[in-house]
Amino acid sequence: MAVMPFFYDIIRTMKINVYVETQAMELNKPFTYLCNEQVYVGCRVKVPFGYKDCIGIVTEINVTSSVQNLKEVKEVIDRTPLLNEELMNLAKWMSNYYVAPLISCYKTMLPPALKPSSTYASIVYESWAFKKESQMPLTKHQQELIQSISFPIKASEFRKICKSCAKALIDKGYVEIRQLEKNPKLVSSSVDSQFSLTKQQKDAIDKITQSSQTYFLLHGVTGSGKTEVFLQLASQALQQGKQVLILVPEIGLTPMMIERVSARFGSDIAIYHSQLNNQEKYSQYKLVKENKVKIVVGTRSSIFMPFSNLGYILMDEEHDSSYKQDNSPRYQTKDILIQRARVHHCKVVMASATPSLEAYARAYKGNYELVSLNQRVNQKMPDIHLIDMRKEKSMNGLSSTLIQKIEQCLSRKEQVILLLNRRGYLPVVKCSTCNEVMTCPDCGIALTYHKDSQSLICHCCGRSFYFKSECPKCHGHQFYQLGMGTEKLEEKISELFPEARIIRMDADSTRKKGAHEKILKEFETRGDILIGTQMVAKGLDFARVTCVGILQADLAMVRNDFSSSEIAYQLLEQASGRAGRSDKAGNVYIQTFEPDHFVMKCVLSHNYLSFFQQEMKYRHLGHYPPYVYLCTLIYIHKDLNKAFEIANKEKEFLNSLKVLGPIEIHSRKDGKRVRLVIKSNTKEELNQKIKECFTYHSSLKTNVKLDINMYPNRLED
DNA sequence: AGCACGCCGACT
DNA sequence: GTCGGCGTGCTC
Repeated sequence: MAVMPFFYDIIRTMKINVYVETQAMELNKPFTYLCNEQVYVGCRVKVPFGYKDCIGIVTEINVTSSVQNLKEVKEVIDRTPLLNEELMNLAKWMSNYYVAPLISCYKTMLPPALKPSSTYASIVYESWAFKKESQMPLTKHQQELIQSISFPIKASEFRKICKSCAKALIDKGYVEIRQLEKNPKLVSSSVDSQFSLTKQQKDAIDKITQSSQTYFLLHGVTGSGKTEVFLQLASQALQQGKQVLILVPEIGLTPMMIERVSARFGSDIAIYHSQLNNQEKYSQYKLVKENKVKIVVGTRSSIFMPFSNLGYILMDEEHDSSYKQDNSPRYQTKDILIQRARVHHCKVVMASATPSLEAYARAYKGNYELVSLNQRVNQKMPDIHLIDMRKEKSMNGLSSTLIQKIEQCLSRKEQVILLLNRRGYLPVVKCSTCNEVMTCPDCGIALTYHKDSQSLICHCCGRSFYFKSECPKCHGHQFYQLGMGTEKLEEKISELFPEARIIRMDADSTRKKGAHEKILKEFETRGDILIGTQMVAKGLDFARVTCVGILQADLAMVRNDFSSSEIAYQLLEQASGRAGRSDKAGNVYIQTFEPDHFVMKCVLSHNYLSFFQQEMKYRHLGHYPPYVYLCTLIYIHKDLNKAFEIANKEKEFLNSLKVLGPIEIHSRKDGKRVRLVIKSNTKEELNQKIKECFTYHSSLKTNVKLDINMYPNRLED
């Protein structure tokens, strides 16, 4: 029977629904187009939209529409769906759950190179030379050359080798130049490391594998070997031919984690985090989509990877704030993870030494199964010492006790970590002549002086101003020395310990790509003292660190926010966990003005449960999560009064719920900001009302911008 | 969000 | 007469 030529396959014109990539919230609805090419739900298409062409995502095919004069699709970009059925449904769920435009959900789910706004042009291609058969005659030189080259080879290399005859070989048909996607292989495999398990680790693994529960909270003290439990579970899933997703917080502890995972599983892994460029992200995404890797280690956005058969989702440092996205759609990785686990019927393990109150409350109620590792692998918890700064003779924020302990530690050839959760040199620059405080023109908050870059930087919006040590108001040159940041601490410590090798790690010193790993490597090999912000509190594992000092420990607790105690406890406990991880005993010195604060007392005795119970009482009394569900609405406009006016109208609209505010909060470049906080006893009621409020906001036809944050972890930002 | 359409004031 | 201010409304 004759094979029918392809042009007999008649594709009839059909109507399809498309969500168009656009900024406007009002355009968050499907638009119908005519399409006479083969197209599937989940593909990108180029369509005429108003005055210009836009990229959109196909959400439905074979639809009917009463709209007259439908326009035609200009181009079908993807031959196969970019988002499969699971991910298309997930986007819909997200849009509804977080009250965010659907198109913005599609956008967050895709790697930047594939986002609807960009086209495939943003993917980088490389020219490669391939060998072909041909009958054309060759010179002897050409024949020798073509035999000496191992094809395929990069076109640039080929031209370099062949110089003069490259063109001839191509013209005669022996060599063909083709464009391939640039595909950097990022993961280098190394040797499998030796490992053994403690009794507790074994029990934990057995409990997780044998239980019929889906969700587990692995509460393991710092240094109890949670990572090893993860690796064991991952390897079990791999043996069953399933995929594993290991989620980690923003880059920071990833170099260590990546190293361990790749040492165990070789090149069978994809790595996905924010420091990759678009091309690198795309190639990792493709590895998963084409089912070429079994394990993904990544930060929050890797929860959207196109998995086909997940066996485990393992979430490290479950309490970490980087799991919540801080722009729309403001999703919480844990919410998404639960949706995906349902579809893939896989188990989820969330691990932390300092679980979020919410997660522990769920475990308490039995929604998650609690698995505990309450002993360190080395059996020794670090000793905590509170230094009462009210009694101490302190020299500019450094107590003599701490200085003495650092000295002792260094003399034993051991290492010190100092935590000061404030970067820069001077947090407030105040002229001692006219008392003027330097503030950010956009945010109105005090600017921090950075000595390294000789600039004043706004830690709220990131704006920076060159500072020539002169008051712009009275031209004075004298400034108060109020407080200190990591830069100043570094300076002081190097004066006190001129012999010691001091390394500073904060957002400024780790800006460059790979700087993070470099700093950690340097500290491990020849550093004495590591000074840093909160990033030194998390995940670091150095055997020679026996002394940890925490300066201005009260900083975190004085924030005006329901979650400040929780965050303070997490920071202090995590930082403490960096000390004494190997055979030598660890000591932690915490400088505080409030040694009687319950957070301090719980840290002192490593008693998470006590912290949990006390904090839950406060949350109950104050009607805060996890007892109620929160949503914040932020109104943005150049004119503060207009923002207030709309906020008050919508507060009135939401009067069946408990509404706090409106209050003015830090302004940003795009305008003044006013905030409402909404509380509700059920998620359903809150979601319903916020959706109604959003519709109401649209109907007001105002140019006051509304930013919705469902279930925020904290209020301040 | 853009951008066109449209309806009124001050300008060569 | 016309250039241009930005209020209103639309995008399949």
